[in-house]
Amino acid sequence: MKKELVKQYDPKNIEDRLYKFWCDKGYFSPSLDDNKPPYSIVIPPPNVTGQLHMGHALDETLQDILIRYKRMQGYSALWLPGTDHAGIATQIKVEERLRVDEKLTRYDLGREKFLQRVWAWKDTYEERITSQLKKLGSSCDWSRQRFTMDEGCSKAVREVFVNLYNKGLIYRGYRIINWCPSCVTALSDAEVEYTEQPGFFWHIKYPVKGSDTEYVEVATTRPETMFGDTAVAVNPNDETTKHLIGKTLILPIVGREIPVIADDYVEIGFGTGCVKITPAHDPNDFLVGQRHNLEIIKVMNDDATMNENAGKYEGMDRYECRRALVKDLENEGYLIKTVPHTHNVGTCYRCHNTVEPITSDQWFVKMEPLVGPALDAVKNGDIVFEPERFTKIYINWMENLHDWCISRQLWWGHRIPAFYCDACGEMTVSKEDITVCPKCGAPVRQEEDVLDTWFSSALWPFSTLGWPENTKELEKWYPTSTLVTGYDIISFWVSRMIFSAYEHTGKKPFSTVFIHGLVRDAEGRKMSKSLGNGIDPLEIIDAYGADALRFALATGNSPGNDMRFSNEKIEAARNFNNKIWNAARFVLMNLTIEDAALPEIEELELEDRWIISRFNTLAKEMNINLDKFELGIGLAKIYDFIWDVFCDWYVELVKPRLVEKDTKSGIVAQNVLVYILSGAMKLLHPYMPFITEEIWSSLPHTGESIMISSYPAFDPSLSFEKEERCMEILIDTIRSIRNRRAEMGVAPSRKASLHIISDEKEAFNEKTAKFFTKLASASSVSIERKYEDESAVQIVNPYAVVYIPLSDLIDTEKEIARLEGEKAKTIQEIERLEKKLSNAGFVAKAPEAVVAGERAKLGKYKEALIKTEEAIKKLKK
RNA sequence: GGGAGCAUAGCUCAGCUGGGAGAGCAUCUGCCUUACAAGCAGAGGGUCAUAGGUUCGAGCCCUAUUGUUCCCACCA
Repeated sequence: MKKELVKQYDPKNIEDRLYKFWCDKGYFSPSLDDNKPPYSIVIPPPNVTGQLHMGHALDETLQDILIRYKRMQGYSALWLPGTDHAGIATQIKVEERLRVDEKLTRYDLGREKFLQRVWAWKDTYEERITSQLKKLGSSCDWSRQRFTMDEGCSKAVREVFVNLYNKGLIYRGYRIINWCPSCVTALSDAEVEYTEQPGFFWHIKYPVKGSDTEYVEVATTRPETMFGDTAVAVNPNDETTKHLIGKTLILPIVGREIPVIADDYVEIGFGTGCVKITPAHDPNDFLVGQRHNLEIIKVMNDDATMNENAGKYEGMDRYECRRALVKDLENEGYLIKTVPHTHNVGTCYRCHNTVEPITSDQWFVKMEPLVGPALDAVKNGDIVFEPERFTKIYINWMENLHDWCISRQLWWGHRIPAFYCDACGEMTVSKEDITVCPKCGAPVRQEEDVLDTWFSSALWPFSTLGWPENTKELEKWYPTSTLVTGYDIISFWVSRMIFSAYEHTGKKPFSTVFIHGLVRDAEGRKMSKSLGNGIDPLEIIDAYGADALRFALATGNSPGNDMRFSNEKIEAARNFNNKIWNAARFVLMNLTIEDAALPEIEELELEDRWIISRFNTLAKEMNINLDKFELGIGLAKIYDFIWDVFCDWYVELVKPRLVEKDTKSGIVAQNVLVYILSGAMKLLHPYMPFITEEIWSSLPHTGESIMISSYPAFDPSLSFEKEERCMEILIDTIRSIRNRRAEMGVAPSRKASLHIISDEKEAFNEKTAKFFTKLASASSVSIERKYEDESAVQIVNPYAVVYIPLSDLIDTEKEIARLEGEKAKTIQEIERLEKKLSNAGFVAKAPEAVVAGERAKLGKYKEALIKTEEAIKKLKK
């Protein structure tokens, strides 16, 4: 960017070039050997299932803001990027592609060939995702990019698995688990989403053996599971059903005999008081079955078709069977009634099909011994959630954990390192692959199942830094500083990282969990494929630039809350880009100096000191808000400063000084313009890296890049309270003049002389008079002791009375009425303040500063009142 | 059933530890003022969901109510 700049900012020519420049310079890769304090973030690894969506864009933007801020503050800031293999999700995608393109299933290809396809898929999408991250401006250290199934992560997974197994914290067992018949795999509890669905209670007769009339009425929402019933339970203390205990029932259709048992699980007074017990297909029934040693009869296959235990229904899909069975029950007189009922149905979080609770041999992590340190860490503040309210969600989840089912019947993932010997029956769990049984020497076969994706993600903060090796990276950047993620994966991921980290590294994985919300569409709906309301971040970047996208995502975003993404926001972002761009154009057009520096304090004029002081305060506020993760507030502050303070006022105020650029005053103004603009660019850089770099580097500067410049901080020597006050008075006065002129419909082109009467000599003097010429349409300005012209427009504020002779426009009657109105308002204010100040409680208990502030306000209003009254008197004369 | 969030201008939302409500967009009125019409200067518009309470003082703290969103929970 040189001095011939286009009027409108065009990010296209700039962003890719700058990103490459930063990369080439190695700014993203912190050194292991410097003495800077560490700051680190590991990216929540996007799934290699597809491309980035708005949610990612938000997550990455927030991380990049933090990492760029810390980098500029002088930290050794590491942002470690990577991707997740996303077992189920990716496998589904590849299988789908296979089915559509080649009409093949994964079984047709076989494990090895299928996995080759998945790896190819992974390469494609990993590449796509990283290029999208780069488009966004993410300052990730690409030299340290990782993948959950790369060599190092795989090694960490094995290490963890074997260690846990050896400690007895991983076991294999026949339990009831959630089974997705569509993905054909077990799921953990966390992977089941419950949705309310309309359904029915079918009330069914189970005849009592040996009686023609006696029967038990059970109600079920899933009648097809009755083939697996091995008992009916009643509460032992329920008088109405007590007589049934010990009797034998005949299962309708099937004809099998089952006992009536007594168990507290049955709630007295709910439903019929009799519960069919299907240990193989219901988690509660499974427990009841264990207590009573009931037989477990599975009635479904892995794909949710009925198996041989379903008799004539064998081979039917579960719902087909349900329909047929209900009909048969009805025909044979077993169906008592059908009651509509909405209930919570568990669905697979990946494919959204209804999951079936099924008993099965699976691998589990024993949770109880692991949660202790993970809970303590959050309770005692070692790990802080931001915002704080999410600690509750975390604690609640951690305190109610069941054992974690970690085996998946998939091919894509970390294959469980357990080896079976068919010869001697030995099972060996090993960090290294083995081919023969260590016990008998016979060949072994490895477990077919792979691990839950989240098992490897749980290790991400340390596996990516080299664990289990004791690497320099771990030493320097672990524990990591901040984890930035959405509230939707606290239980999936955040909690598991925490207990895993304590168990395996003895340390916390991160100090702060910065939680953000979801990005919704303009109507507040979740963005989703089925709704088709997803907005592609790349399209936005293409049309408006990455800075605009980042601005739109960061603005108005408060921690933990959802946000809406709309056209208005992105346009506002674009406009802001343009505003900055034009401010820079203006500064550059007026630049005659080669280098710029902050001038000596004595050389600074009123408005210079004012803007410097304002900037200084802003720097303080930016630091405070970024430290508090209040990124939205920080952005609003820098936005207001650039637009309202710098552009609308300071630039306008110094324009006259730029006419004569080579005067001392002109030179000082240039220096201040550059100082403030490039300082503002620094403050803004974490949010909008590209445009700020482009402008900063076009202005006189020292250093190679704004990225590695230092973030402005508060400097007590640059606070100018007196000048701030003077400028506030001037701005106030200019505003009231403009206001009056607008009210009266005076065209801006019509200049008029201005006569100012004021005791505020610091604010109103020959030097500041020029501001009124420029900003208040004054043809001439005179600061006077008094001014006599009854026909002049009078503008009164607490600091001054301004007369504008516009006799042809003034209607004395109206003017008096207006002033009377103002007077009334002023009196109202005075009364309010006097009442407040005469309140003994207020004066005694309110902080001194507040009381003083109110007193000062009262004084001002009194001044204004006197001036208004005088003005009215004059007019009436 | 348990828990949490939200309710502020026409719309989308800020308002950080209590000291008389702000922004963007939209609306209206003027402006090509030598950086920017994607702009400039003005204006209108709010019983801060409702009812109580604490306090000298409440949008902010407490209680209840209403509406709304979400999370968790094995009630057949």
